[in-house]
Amino acid sequence: MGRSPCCDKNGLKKGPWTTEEDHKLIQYIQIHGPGNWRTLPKNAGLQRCGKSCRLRWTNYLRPDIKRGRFSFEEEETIIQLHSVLGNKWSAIAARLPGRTDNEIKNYWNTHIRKRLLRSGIDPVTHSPRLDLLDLSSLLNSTQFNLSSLLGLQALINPEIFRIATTLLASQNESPELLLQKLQENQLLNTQLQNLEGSELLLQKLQENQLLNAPMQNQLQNFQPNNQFQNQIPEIPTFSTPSNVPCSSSQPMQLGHVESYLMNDQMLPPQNYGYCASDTSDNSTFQSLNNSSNQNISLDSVLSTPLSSTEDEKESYCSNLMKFEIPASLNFDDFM
DNA sequence: AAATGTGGCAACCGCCTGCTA
DNA sequence: TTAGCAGGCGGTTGCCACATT
Repeated sequence: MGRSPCCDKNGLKKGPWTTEEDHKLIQYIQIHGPGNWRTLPKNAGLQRCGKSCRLRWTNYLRPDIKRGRFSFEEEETIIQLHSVLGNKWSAIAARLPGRTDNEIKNYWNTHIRKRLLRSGIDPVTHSPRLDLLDLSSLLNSTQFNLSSLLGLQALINPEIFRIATTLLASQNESPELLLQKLQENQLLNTQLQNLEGSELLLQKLQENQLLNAPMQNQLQNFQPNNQFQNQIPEIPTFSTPSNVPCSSSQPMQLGHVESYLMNDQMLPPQNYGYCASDTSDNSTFQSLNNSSNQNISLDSVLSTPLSSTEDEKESYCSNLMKFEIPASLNFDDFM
């Protein structure tokens, strides 16, 4: 029955590899190829488990392995892929030539993850950590016009706002996951049908391919009230690859991401959704002061150009939450 | 200079999937 | 058909080097 055991665990060496062992492994594989890891150690004269040999070869000795620091582009790609694939390190490594899954995993855990946490980004969901938002200080801010907020409260349908928030937070997730979140929030099954202005929202969801066919049928059965149609905030679309000018605001839809992955293409370095450059001149929220641009485009929030210098890289995303709502903001125009 | 803390990374562990006898 | 193994994968550990006190 079955195969014979791959190796006798007794008497096999563990721990760090010596240069002599490395030399034996390299020499054997150069002549015979990796082949059968079970028989390799014995044939190569190594007192190691085949598993250990495979790990040593794939993670360290393989000639095509790229050594040294990760470039900013590589880092961007890792974050981008992680937002889509999660902890599928091998899948991420497959799209980063010369990097191993172990190397990427280590780099994520020791660098990227910590930086995202410092920046108030949840490294699992890739969304801002709302628990870190100090709402009381925001409300007490002298620059925050409370009367405008009170006026806003009368205009915003809270359910629409909740959906927009969910969509924004889930912009990098798969449609299935997003659908699950929406359903968990009971946004679609029980409440959306009675939602004021939800016709436009439905349209936006469809445009972004966020609904599957059964959901679309379900949603098309209700009679929306158009009273608040013009008050729905812009539903975010997906940020564009960096080779597309940000100003064009071409939506990067989930289907595009899937297409990239399905075609086994490497995702292009992309303007990472929740990043704001250190130079706040281009900040979307700052741009609210510009009378010619009073309509907030969430697209532009998501496509703020990335910093590229080493110093800027270190403070990556650090200004994410440091926006101010100008007193002069006209919420009527905003909405 | 020694002790302690921290970060980085190679390697191991254990689980899962698919294959084979 | 099924038990059992190899290979693959993600999570975790432990060692080493460097920084800080």
